[in-house]
Amino acid sequence: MNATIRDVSKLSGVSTATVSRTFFDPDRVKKDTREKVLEAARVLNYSPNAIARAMALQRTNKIAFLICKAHSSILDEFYAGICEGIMKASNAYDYQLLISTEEDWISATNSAKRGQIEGVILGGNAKAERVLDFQSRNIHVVMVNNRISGMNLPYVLSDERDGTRQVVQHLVERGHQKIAMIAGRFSPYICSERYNAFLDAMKEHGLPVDARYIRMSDPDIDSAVEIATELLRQKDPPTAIFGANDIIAIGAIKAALRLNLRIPEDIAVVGYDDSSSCRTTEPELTSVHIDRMRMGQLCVEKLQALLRGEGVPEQVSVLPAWLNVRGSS
Amino acid sequence: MNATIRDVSKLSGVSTATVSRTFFDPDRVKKDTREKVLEAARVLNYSPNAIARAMALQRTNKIAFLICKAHSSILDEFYAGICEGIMKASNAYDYQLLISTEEDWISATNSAKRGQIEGVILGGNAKAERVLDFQSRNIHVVMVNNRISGMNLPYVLSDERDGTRQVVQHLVERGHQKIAMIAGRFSPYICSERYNAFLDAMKEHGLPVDARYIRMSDPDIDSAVEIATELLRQKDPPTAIFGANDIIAIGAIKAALRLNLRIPEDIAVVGYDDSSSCRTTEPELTSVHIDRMRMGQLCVEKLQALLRGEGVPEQVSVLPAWLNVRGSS
DNA sequence: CTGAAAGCGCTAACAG
DNA sequence: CTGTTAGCGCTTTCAG
Repeated sequence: MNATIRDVSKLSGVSTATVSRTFFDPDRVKKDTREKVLEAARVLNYSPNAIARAMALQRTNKIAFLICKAHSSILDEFYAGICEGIMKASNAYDYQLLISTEEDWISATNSAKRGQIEGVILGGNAKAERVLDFQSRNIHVVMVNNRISGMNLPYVLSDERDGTRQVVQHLVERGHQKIAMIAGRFSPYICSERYNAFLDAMKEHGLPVDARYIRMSDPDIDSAVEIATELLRQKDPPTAIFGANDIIAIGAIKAALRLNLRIPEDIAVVGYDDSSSCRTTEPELTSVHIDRMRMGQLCVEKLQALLRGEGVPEQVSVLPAWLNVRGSS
Repeated sequence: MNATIRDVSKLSGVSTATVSRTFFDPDRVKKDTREKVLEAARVLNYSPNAIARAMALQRTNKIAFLICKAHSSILDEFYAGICEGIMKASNAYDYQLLISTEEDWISATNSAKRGQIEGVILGGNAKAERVLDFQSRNIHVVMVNNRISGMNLPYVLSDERDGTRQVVQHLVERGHQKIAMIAGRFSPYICSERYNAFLDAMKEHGLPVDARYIRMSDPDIDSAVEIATELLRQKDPPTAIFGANDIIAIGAIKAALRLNLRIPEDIAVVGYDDSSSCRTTEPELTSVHIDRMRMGQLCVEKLQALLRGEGVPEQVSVLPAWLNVRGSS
């Protein structure tokens, strides 16, 4: 088996306390002793057992990222981006990261999992019940890319309203008046933010919102193509389409191309999320960029503040979004 | 603080041993007693502390997925897929999953991390040194989507050779003779497999491999567009392009469209990985599908077999790949 | 079927 | 600066 602190203590002729200090409070041990200990550790291929340490310290240096999404690909590009940010930041704090779907978390002997997590980052559509469950066990919670009312916890969000405003602004500047929106059936919080912001922005520009130009689509290409085709085939069609996310916008591009429309001359298309697919279409897709990596990092920073009991400076952090203009508009 | 086994023991009037059994070996305690204990646990909002359990049992029920990739997006669609498979399977085994990049793993107080992981799945270009390091600490290793010589460990791979063979076969059936390949500068193992398989398949079909038709590209769109443009602009250009991955193939599609070539009439394009972007282009991209989810699951299954000391039935598992034919070819 | 007690590997007073 | 020692919360013989 692996060497323990006792083995090292014996081999180096010092107490276990000194060995412990050598590893986690080196300044408190004399240089000579320290070197003796390290040498012994090397010989024995020893490294401190984190479990035992967690046990003694009553803290685990461990946080979790829980993605609350029912179906389809869990780690899609969006959450993978957030996840990377979380990974980077938690490593910087020397925290380990556990990743799970909400589903799995609950179904697996969830009791076994508790008590070893200091904090949780909830992504997707977490329910209030889940939050309370964690909080009742002294586990701190931060929520990302979602917001639920009446909860006392920090949020990390992207500025959906401003992003959407930029889209409309951009299209208006390009001379568009007949702007359609294909709203999405995915995360309720996100969808309603984008939809409402769209309505507001249109109003601000004094543009009418024609009911014929507002549609809903599932967030998959086939559904989006179908909806966009209907939109474009009606008489007096829109001159621009804003898709609630990139998938939907790409569906619109495909629909337009299949109808032999020119993009952006006949129809402009704009998406949201600025996923890698924006660069795959011809023309490439204009889209609102979300700084997913930064969102992830910020989640960890907030969680750390919470863990240190510093309180949280601001409950709701809204990161700026910006439009990346490409050939489609 | 959270309730401990002692609190429950006191409240229910039984020993801690019985409480312990109630949770992890319920059959060994009488029904009445069990119910008493569970009731007390509910009242106290108790659940067993996994850390303490790990400490006592000398096992942690924890594995790690280490992605050994230096730059760019770590959790790209490919590894995210594998990751999902790993997540699902580890939850099924009631194992927790730690995810990290190799870089972070090493730089973070890596000592603190050891001893709490029973096994590791290595993705990307792990070096032999890393493997030996783990094995010397009694940590089992499984490698996915990569292979290094002379190591005694299980591999989970996709059948690169057969996938490539299917590509060539398909193109030949469509009447192509002048088939170009844009090889990639990414994972050495994957790239060389695909490249060599391409050469072999061409030979099998009695087709010459024209040096003018073989190129290398970085795995990004811009680079691929540039290379593909050169390829297509030469006199007597190829009639089909096989991209070593989807990114590269999509670059080829874009290059062709910009040169006003018709796809697939003037030039056919095929990719590899069958990523979601295959559905975003017009026409959509034919590509070799890799069952990433299954690869991930299989990794966990192998690791579990190793952990149970069952030995590993087969060291190298090669999962079948298949061609998804779409409009680009 | 249940209880008492030793111990998993480490840390943190407290003494020296 | 270093050693002694009492736990951290749980499991597991071994007795009863």
